[in-house]
Amino acid sequence: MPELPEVETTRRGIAPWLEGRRLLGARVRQPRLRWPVPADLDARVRGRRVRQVRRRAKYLLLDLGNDDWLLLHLGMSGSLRVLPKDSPPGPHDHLDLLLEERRLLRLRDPRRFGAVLWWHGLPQAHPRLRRLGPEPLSATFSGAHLYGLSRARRTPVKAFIMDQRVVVGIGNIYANEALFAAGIHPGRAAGHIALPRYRRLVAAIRETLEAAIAQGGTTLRDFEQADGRPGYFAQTLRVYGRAGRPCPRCGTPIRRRELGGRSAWWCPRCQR
DNA sequence: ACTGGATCCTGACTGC
DNA sequence: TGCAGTCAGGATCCAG
Repeated sequence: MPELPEVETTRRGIAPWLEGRRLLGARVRQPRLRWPVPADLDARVRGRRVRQVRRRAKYLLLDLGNDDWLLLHLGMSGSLRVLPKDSPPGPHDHLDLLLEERRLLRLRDPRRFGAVLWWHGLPQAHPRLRRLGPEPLSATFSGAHLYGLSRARRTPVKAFIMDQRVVVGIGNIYANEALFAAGIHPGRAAGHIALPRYRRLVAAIRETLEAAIAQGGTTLRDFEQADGRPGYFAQTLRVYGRAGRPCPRCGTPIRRRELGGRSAWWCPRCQR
């Protein structure tokens, strides 16, 4: 999926078209996503003004006022684009939100792991958001936080930092890249990493995510920014998807192995 | 509580 | 050209 940098890039791209504007309606072509899209979405959103487009973890939150929220998740293959009102939909264009100024916000999601959820109340009280860990770019995320949560955990550190209850926003690309930047082997038991190394890891996570946001995220195949451009961080990837190719730091061939059901890539010399 | 595995879905790619 | 197998940016649920 879109990980934090791709979701944040999307938020920044769509916000100017939504904030302070009204929604004129919704067209749902395929309601069967991760969870069913509300059947009455069109009636619910029509005429509602979007106060703000926020992001929590990998969720986009449209603040419609009166404690009503529309939550969007892009799953593995989702993207959102702002298009002219009469653009013909493709086979995986499941939802349009009709905007002012003859525009629409279109959700495309070939694998349909994404979600469109309605919520009334505080967003942090939503069942899907309630148990989320800290934002990695916030001050509450620290080496001490990772260290404290990881004691006695035997799970590989890569799976540990991809657990959204530990810290949000990190998926398979940025977990691999941040661990390379920190010099930590992805298979190392989370509970066997000392505090100074977790401090390094936190710095590496922040630097990696911020650099990726600056490049508009990573496009492997599906991801598009709101204006249709790809993200350009793919050319900056140092280990992800690079099995057998030389480590950019020492030249040793990058290795790949399945870890916790996901592919891990690392340099056997630089990462311990 | 923690861990690993299966699961949802479609498309791209590889090898025969 | 076709077909089978593998893999893919996520997150939940279940069994042990």
